Amino acid sequence: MENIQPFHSYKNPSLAVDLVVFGYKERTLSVLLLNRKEEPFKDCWTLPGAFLQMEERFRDTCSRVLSTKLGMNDVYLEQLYSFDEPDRDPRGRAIAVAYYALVNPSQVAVSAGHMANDVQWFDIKKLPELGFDHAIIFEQALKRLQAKILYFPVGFELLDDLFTMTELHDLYECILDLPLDRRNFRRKILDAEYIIATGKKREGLQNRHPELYKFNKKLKENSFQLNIS
Amino acid sequence: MENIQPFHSYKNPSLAVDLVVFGYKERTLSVLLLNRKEEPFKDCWTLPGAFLQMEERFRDTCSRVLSTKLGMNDVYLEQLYSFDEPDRDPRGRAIAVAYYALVNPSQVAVSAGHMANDVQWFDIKKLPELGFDHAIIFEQALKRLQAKILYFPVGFELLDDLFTMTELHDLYECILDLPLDRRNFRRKILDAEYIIATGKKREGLQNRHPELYKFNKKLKENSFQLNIS
DNA sequence: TCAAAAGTGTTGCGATTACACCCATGC
DNA sequence: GCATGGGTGTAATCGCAACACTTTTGA
Repeated sequence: MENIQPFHSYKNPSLAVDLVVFGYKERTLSVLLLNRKEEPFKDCWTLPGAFLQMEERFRDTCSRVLSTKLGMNDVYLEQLYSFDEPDRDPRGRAIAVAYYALVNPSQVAVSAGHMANDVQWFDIKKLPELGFDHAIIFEQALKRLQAKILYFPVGFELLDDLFTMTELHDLYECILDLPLDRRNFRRKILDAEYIIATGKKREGLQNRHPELYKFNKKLKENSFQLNIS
Repeated sequence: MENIQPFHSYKNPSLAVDLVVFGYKERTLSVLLLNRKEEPFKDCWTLPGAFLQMEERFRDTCSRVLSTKLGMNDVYLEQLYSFDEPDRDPRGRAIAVAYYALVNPSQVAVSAGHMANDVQWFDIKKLPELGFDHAIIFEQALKRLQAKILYFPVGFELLDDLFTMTELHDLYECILDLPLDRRNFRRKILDAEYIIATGKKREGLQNRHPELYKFNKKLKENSFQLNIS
């Protein structure tokens, strides 16, 4: 290409990525929050995030936050929406591109001890007040996850590689905040071929050993609709 | 608030808005494209867009493009996605926040004569090659529109205030690129109370005068699913 | 009276829901 | 043998798809 002039030094808004990190453990859907040590919103809980560096893609920024600050790698990420209220950050004009992430808390280093009292999982039903416009971002992320799980197998990112049907069922009930018929759920999930029985059983329980399933990674493009019952 | 320091002068990527403007006329869904007069992609067709100005919100930038460049006001706008490939613009790092717009071409000043040969409606089935990553953006916009129209009454933005059932039916067939049963379509649209019969008839036709409908602006929150037949 | 498009109901099928009993295991 | 959760099938209902004839109008 010829005659291409680089951009003039326009003044551009700051560009940040904010992350809604969902985790699921013990029948509870949680979000990871950071307690800020600096103004603005000092001592408030907020979503983790970072400014975009030149040459960095959104996903890279997300990964940087997740691995550097939170010790997580290989995380499911999806872009949510971009937020542009002029006063959303009191320090100046800042655009936020929000992503949500699904992680398995039991495979992740973030514990109550690590990174002190800065970072913590919160049950999504017991969230503290959030700084910036992060409450809005969180609400959108939750709605997106609830919608997505009905037509795309995304919940597996929150579970161990092997899981029982009951664990998957509980996860769906928890995300959708609705009771789902156990038998109908099983049939739909199996019909859609989202998961594969491994033949292995979970052992050491006081009762019948349930089958262990794994996610079917090469699933067909059958447009699946998990209607709630 | 106290002790709040403004942002340092971080170097930030350029931030632009790109617009997929859909119009519907004569049973054809079209997109508005601009023929660039400057490098890069000189003489190529591209989506309209503009750089975000400080203090401007995405929607403001969209409205600025639509009214200034295209003479359109009061347009339906929805944010689509944000694009961040580092080399999507050869002039330098540029983030694009894509929106799509729905307009009624017959109520809009953009004609073949106006703005010369710069700007033109293209049948979405006969698109030229597009500059930048605009083909990808367009594809996403079309998919979003196709999905949205099934659960939200968004098509009315493309029609006149008063329209016949057949016109609405044709619009849906055209957007979805599928034949829809006429009677089932009528029933579903009416059951969902998306539209209201006005009692008026379209006259001057060679055959039976069809009822004119208008969009029901205060529609219930009934979760509607227009299954295709 | 003819052509062209608008208006209108019903039936059959497939999908979904609702629902209860037996099974395996550890204690 | 008992308590606990896992596994399984069917009948009834609902929603959707398929489908054809009559009506209105202008020419």
